[in-house]
Amino acid sequence: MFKEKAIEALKNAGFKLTKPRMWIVEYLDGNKNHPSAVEIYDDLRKDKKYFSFATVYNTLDTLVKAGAIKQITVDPTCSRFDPDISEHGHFVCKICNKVYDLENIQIDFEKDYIAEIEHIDLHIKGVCKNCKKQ
Amino acid sequence: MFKEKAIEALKNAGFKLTKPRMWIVEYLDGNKNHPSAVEIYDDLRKDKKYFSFATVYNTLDTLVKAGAIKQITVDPTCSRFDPDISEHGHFVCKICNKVYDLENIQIDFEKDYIAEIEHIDLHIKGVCKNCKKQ
DNA sequence: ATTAGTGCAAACACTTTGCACGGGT
DNA sequence: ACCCGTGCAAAGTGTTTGCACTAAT
Repeated sequence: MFKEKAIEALKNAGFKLTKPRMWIVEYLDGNKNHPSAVEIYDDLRKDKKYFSFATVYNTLDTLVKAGAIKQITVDPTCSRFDPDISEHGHFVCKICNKVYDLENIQIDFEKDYIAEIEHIDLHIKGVCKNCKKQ
Repeated sequence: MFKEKAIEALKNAGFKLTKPRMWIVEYLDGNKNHPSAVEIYDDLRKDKKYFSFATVYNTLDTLVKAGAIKQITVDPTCSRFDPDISEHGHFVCKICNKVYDLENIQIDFEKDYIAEIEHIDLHIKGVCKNCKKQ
């Protein structure tokens, strides 16, 4: 389960388990929407969880540093966050802007300049089958 | 040559060949730095080419629409642009922030949700050999 | 008790917009 | 001559910062 692993990761990295952090961790648990900081803030505020914008950004940064989540750059307008830290790709539909996960990717590339790999992300942009129908 | 192809693409799409557009096309010709709009603006201004920010953004948008360049999202802080429209990946060094091209990539993935592919970009983040040395 | 984390509001950086003017076709 | 493209300045977003206060350990 994501929540337990995220809490472990925070503890191991010496971070405290504060309320806003727990709310955000719970929000991200099982979330497949690749939410942005603003979406996380809005949704949790609707849910009567009160905290500031600075806290969302700080917490997301903390979770990335603790290795609990990944920051993805599919969207040119804002950073999005993914609780699924397994190596996988993303497909963005340019009509509906939904971000789909791409599992089971096979990638081969030259490592000429590369000394260390921190994270791999495959970005594909196009039209999803849902939008194509219309 | 990129410049000739870009001019063709602009003409074909019915866009005019204005001075700022030509400066930006020339600036991008052979450029491997994946520059941002701000970098393009600053560099060309240093080179005594006068035009506004709005024009950089408009022109880059126009060039993307004309299919002459690609917008890449490797950098979470800003959009970067690539005159190389061939299918290739990008490696970003988290120390020096340089963006390297990755040629000869082989990718295989499931197309379950995908009806149309517009563009594929492989993003790898890590440490480059140059920075690792130090 | 200690120190990391939070809230707030202002500042920032990148990007977009609206409208009058100027230059390519 | 027409109308797209440009310049300007202002506004819009997403994100970061500094400092006083609060709460987790």
